[in-house]
Amino acid sequence: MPAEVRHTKGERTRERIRSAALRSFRENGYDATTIRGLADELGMSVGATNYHFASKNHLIQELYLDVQERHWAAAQPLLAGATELIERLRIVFETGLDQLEPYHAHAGEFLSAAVSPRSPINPLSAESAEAFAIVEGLFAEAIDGAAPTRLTDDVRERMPDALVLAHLLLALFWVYDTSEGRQRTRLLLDRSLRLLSAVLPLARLPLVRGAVAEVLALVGSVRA
Amino acid sequence: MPAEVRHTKGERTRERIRSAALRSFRENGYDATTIRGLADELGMSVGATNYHFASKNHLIQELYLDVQERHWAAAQPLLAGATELIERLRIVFETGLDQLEPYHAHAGEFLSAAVSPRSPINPLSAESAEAFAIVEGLFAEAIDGAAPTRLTDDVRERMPDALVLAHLLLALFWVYDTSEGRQRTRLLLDRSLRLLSAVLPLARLPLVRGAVAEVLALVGSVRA
DNA sequence: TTCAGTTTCTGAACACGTTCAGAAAAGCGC
DNA sequence: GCGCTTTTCTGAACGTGTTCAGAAACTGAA
Repeated sequence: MPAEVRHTKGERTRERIRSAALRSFRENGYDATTIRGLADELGMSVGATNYHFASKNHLIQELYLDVQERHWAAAQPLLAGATELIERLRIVFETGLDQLEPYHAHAGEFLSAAVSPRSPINPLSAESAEAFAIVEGLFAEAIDGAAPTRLTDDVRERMPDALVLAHLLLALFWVYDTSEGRQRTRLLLDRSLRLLSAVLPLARLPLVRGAVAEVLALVGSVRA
Repeated sequence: MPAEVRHTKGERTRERIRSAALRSFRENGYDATTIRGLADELGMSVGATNYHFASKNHLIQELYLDVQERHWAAAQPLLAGATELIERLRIVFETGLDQLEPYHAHAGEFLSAAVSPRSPINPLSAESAEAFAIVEGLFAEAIDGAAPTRLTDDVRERMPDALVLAHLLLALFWVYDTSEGRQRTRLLLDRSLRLLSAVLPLARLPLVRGAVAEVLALVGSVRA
């Protein structure tokens, strides 16, 4: 029995289902990945998969977590070599898009499955908190490790949360992006960062600052 | 035979299905509205509904259009009494949210059905162009009818498209809003408008203006 | 080894949206 | 009215995710 095999039989079966599902999601998308197909391939009954994963949606949550972990791993080394805030944000956004790319052909199917507030795999749900925290940590790190900026504290501390949501919105745009190689999403990211860098200093203006902080706080409250 | 009845038998049946579906969507939501249930209620076979509406999703498109038409009707009289740009925008946004309110209990189900780029009822699809145009027209009217503002033309002409998308995002926030009576969404709208009015004059600054126009154009391109 | 308790798995059953060959009804020129 | 075409409808069949009573396999203490 190989060393990496888990303790109980259940854990081993769970892992077999998980990896077969992840592979099939990548190759065939969400709709064409069927519980019966997975069960056949693994030589087990349909009920067995439902014993280990309460629903098909729960299986995507594994995929979701996998993507966030790859995102973290891809961003880390690049962050080490950048000091300017906007550049650091760019790294986090771009490595995030990179991880999504293999799934673009079936992105709509995944989005549809993920988007319902009652779905366990909606990115804002309590059950996705772990995956959300990974990306939030990345953005927090991008901000904290940047050369001193003129951000006021009330804006600064609310940014990571808002940036994760911005990243989700960018992903939403990406899902609908029909341009070759999703260039349009990349372009939107670039231009938005340019706009942000032009506008960020203005966030210190008396009339603007309070309004920005308030909107950021409200936007972040969507996870409650 | 009453005068309002349509010409052909098909048109009459189609209308019967449509109105039964809209009522059931409102009362029971998307998931609990079943084709078989509608067919039973109307005393016809399951195949008959599929003859008139290619899929269950096509039935929601009727709901979607209905909501936009109510939105238009609710906004028109109020717009007549407001001159300032931000106030006019507020009217359009708020009357839009008003129309959604009856569906909040089942909003996640509808969102999930509507969100896939391949779904005929995704709000950006060609098949939803009619409904999209209604709201876009409202925003265009809100801008055109406002007291003279200091907007540059390149920004001004791209705003209606971008505002419809902003409205869709506000609706997205609304779907996830768990606060009593969706106060948080209303608050976010109010604060965002406040921020917009503080920031809009800045869109004339040389460094900012070009960036804003570019981002607006890119965001609008999502419908392509 | 035995055996009770727990974990894991089976497979039939259910309701769902969708499809489609063919039946029924409607429409229409004569 | 008749006959023919087009429109409208039927209902069984298919594949789907999910459920669940009960069978099987495993685990650990006696």
